[in-house]
Amino acid sequence: MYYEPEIMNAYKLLHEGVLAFAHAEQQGIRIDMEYVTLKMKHLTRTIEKLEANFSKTKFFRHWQHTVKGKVNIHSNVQLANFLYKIKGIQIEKETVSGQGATDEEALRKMDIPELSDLLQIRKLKKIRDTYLDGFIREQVDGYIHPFFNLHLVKTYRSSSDSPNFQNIPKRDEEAMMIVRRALCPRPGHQLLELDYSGLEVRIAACYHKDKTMLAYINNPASDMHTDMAKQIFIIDKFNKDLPSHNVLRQAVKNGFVFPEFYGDYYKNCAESMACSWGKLGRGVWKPGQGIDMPEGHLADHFIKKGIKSFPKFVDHVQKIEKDFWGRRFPEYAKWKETWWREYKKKGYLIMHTGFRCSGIMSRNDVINYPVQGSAFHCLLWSFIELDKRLERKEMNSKIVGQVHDSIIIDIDPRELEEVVKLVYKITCQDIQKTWPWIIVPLDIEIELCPIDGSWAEKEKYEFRYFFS
DNA sequence: GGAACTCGCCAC
DNA sequence: AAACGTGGCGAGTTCC
Repeated sequence: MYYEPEIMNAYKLLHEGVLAFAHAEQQGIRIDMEYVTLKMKHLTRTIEKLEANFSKTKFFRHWQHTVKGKVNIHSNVQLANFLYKIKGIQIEKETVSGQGATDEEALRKMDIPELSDLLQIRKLKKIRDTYLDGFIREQVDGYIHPFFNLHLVKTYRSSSDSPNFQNIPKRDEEAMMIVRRALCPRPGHQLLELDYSGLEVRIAACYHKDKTMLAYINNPASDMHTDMAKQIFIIDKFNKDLPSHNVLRQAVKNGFVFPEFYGDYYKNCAESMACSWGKLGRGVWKPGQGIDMPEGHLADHFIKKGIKSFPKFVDHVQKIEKDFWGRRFPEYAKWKETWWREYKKKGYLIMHTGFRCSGIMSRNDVINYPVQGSAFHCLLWSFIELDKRLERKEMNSKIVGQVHDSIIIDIDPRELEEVVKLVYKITCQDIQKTWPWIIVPLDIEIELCPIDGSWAEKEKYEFRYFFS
C-alpha cells in the first residue's frame, strides 16, 4: 500500500506525543482534598435544602399527585411526562429522538418559577457529582492523573478521561470558582497556563490563505468580530469597551462568526444572536425590549433601522452571510468548495501535519477536520518540545496537562522567567521553522496563579517585558 | 445484574 | 444541496 511521505511525520508526532502525555499523566495535578471534602458537604446541604423547598411547592405536589410511585425530580423522563402529557404544555423543543426536551432552554421558556429552582439544583449536582466527586474518586495521595488520549478522536485531536481534564467549568462564574479552587500546584509552586490565541482561525488561514483573513491576523489592531458586529447590529460608533456593545460583539463572535466557520447558516445564527444574546422574541418586536444600550433598547434601535421583527432580522442576517462569504472572504469560501470536491473525488483528505482522514464525511466534516486537527497538532508539537526541554534542563517545573490549545505547567517560581522565555521560543518561533506551512504569526497568552494559590485565582500574566 | 441507550451539560 | 465540528461523564432508563 502506498503512503504519502508526510504520514511518517504524523506517526512520529503521535509516538512522541504519547510519551510526553504519559510523562504529564505521571506528574499529576494536586487536589486540595480538605477543601473538596468540605465543599462537597456544603453542596450536599444546599442541595438538600433546595430539594426540601422544591417538594413543598404546588408544582411538585401536582406532579406527585399524578404518578403512582415516588417522584424522582432528577428523572427527565418523569419531568417530560408531567410537563408535556399531564400539564399539556406545547412542545417547543425536541430532543434528538423527538421527545419533548427538558434542558435549560426548554424549561426557561415555560416561565415556571419552580423550574428555575430545579435548574439550580441540577447545576449544583453537576458540580458535586461530576467534578468534585470525580476528583475524590480518581485522586491518589492527593493527586489526580488525568489521561490524555491520542487514539480516540476522528480529527486526530486528543481527548481526556479519568477524570476529564478538558471540560472543567470556566464560563459559569460560580461553577468555575467552586471547581477550580480544588486544583492546586505542588507546595511552593504556581500553576501556569499558556493559551494559543485564536489558534483555529490562524490555522484555517494556512489552508485557505484568504487575503482579508490574513490581513486581520497580521494586524493586531484590527478586529473581525467588531467589524461584523457593526454590520449586523447596524452601529457605526461601535465601542467594545461599552458593556452593552461588548455583549453584542460576543453575540456576533459566538453566534455568527465561529458558527459560520464551523458550517452553520444564517437562520440558526440569527436566532442565537437576537434571542439568546439580545434577549428579543421570535415575533414582532416592541419598544423597550432587548438589551439596553446607548442607542436605546435593542428593539427600538432595530425598529428605527427598519428591522421590526425577528423574521426581518433573519432576512438581514441572510444578506450578511452572503456578503460574508461572497465579498469579505471569497478565497476562504473557494477553499471550502475545493476541499469538498477533492474529498468526493478521492475519498480522503490529508492535513498539513500529514494525518489522513478517510471514511464517510459530511461537507462540514471536510472543512472542519483538517483545521481542528492541525491546530491541535501545533499544541502537541509544542507540548512535546517543551517536555523534552524541561526534562533536559532537569527543571522542577513540569507540564501537567493540556486543553486542545493550551498547556498547564506546575511551575517552580524560581524558574518562572526561564520557563516563560522557553515557552515563547518554542510555541511562537521554533514551531514556524519546523512547519513552513504555518504562514501566519502564532501568539500566546499566559495566565498564572499565586504561589500555593489555586487554579481559580489565575490571572493574566504580562510576560512581554521579558522581550523588550 | 450488567450492558447499552438517552438526555443533559461541561470544555475547546 | 445542506444547514454546528470534536469529545467525556453522571443519572435514569431499557434491554437482555
